[in-house]
Amino acid sequence: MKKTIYDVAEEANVSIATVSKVINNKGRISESTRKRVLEVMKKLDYHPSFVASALTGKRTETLGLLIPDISNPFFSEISRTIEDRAYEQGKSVIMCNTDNNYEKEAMYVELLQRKEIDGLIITSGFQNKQLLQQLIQNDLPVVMLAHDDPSLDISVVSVDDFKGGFIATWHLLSKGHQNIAIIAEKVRSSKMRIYGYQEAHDSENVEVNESNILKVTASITNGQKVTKKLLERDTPPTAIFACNDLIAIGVLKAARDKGLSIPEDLSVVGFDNTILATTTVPALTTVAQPINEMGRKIVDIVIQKIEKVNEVEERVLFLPELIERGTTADCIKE
Amino acid sequence: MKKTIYDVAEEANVSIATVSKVINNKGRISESTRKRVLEVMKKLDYHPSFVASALTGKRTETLGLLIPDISNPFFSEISRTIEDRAYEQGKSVIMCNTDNNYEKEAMYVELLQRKEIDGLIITSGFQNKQLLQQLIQNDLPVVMLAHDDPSLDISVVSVDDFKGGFIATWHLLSKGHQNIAIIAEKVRSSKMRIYGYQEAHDSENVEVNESNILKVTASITNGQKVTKKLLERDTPPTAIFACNDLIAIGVLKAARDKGLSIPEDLSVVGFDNTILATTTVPALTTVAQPINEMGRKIVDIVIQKIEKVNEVEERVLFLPELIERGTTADCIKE
DNA sequence: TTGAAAGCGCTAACAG
DNA sequence: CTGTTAGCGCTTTCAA
Repeated sequence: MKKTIYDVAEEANVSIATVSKVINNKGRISESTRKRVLEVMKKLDYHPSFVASALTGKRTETLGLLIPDISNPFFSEISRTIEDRAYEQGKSVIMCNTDNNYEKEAMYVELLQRKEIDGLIITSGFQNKQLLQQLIQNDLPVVMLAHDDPSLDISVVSVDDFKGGFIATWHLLSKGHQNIAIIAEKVRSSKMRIYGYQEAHDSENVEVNESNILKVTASITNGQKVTKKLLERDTPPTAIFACNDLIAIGVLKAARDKGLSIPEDLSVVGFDNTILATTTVPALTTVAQPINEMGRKIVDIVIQKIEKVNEVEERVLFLPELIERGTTADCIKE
Repeated sequence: MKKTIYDVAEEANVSIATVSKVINNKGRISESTRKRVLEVMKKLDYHPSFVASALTGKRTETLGLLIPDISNPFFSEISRTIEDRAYEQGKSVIMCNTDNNYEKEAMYVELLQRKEIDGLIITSGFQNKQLLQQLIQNDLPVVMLAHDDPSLDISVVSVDDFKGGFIATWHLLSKGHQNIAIIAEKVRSSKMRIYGYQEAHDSENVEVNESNILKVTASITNGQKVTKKLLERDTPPTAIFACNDLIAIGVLKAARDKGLSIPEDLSVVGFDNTILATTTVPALTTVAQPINEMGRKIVDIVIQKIEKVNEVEERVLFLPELIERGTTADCIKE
């Protein structure tokens, strides 16, 4: 049988209240009985149940993590840093893959609440805004990662997408490209990257061709498909800014299918700097998000909210950084 | 305040026992009161607490998942299918990254037990065997994925590593390669792949050169390093079988550094068929594990053990499949 | 410094 | 068909 606090109390000749106090380092206990209790705990291989203690009003010490898809390298990389930080802080994390699906989001949120998680981290493209409002009313600490929606009154950490879009585009412009396509995702963060793309054009006095702005659901295949079409145009772009590495790889594939050589015939910039950016040939020039810092930060923020040490909503934007590798070169058109 | 079963009982003018029964579809309840209770539950937005019900001896409906590193594509892909299946079966999964670290494994295992998980899935290279024995004695359902250790008396699902090693090597041999290096991981599954590698040589009557068998910790960098050395030999191998895609990519990089062209100068086979195998140029010939089936199966097995419908330990081996892409070609040496 | 006792939200006999 | 009641393992007053 699993040992309980009663077993320990009995064996140590104290009350369960005393045992509880030594477990939690609370109240005043004489050094001798504390030692004795500790010994008995070890001897009996006793481990206090979180379930029982949670029922008495304490925390469950577990966090919910809602992500679209852990098999996407960006999310798996960020999940790793989140779990690491949570572990450091003594919390476990329950992983939930939502596929950005409305119903799944709702199901998970209910499940997690029934599990009485201490806090919830939501990553990227969460669909069900109404649900979000409800959560906040229910007083569950909720924070968002990589999903900077100004209409929401929630703490968020994200990369500065506007700036990211700007530096990626500006990098291309500075290499002489004038006909630059952008393939964005259908999520909010991409919107900001598009604004950045436009801003870069403005700052260099280059006209933006609206037909150069495409939106797809992020995947290699979709990147490949759109690019195929782009390259069939009469005046195809000489550079493409893909709003994430997955799409960028699709771009690379389409270019290769067409027999173009990279970067000579087409420059490509990705976004996220996932492991994928390092495995292509040539390696992908991309915009890096400081994944580790972001993951740690978001965990620290939920925990602060859980512990109510900081109840004001904050919005922290990390600086993106251009990692220049092999897929961008000077424009040789004309 | 969060609603409890008492609130529902009161509002519906029944006892909490009745409410409990409708929640769990147990006992005999008249259709009319069942309906009324259900309505009140909805009206009050009541959701039964898992922590309270777990305390009464029911399950927590959560599984622990111990993996080395979720940011490794193989593990993130398999985690995805595990979580999906668990979700279908009404269970959540707590993700734990151990880095195959002895102490971390121990910490997580204790944590998970205190959280009273229903079952535990352990993936790949678990170090702490003693701990494992203890878990089993504690009567916690434990199963293993991709870690087929005959000395352990635990259910396991895995790919047939021996066969995987065999088909990869045989593929190379059949293309005329005689000097084939294998870069394996320092884990048990790789051992079986090495045996398969040897068996393939035997079956083709090709002598195995022991110095062609290398072992590293899996990473792109390590793959690259070992390959560099390999290629500096007087008679470098004409083909390399890397025991996972990460290492294979390292091989590709080293070859490129050396100015070799793939597959003309060097054939490469990977293992796992992760997303990484599809992003290289040329795409990687690799051995596929049926990740989806494996993930589903392992979840089904733990659940069977949890529900005690099947207490005998099973060992299911899935068939690997060679996916021929662009990194292997006929040997042109001599 | 220690312990008795109430209670967290729910389940499971057992009675009625 | 429905309700009473005794826990589950732990925390937390409050007394002693």
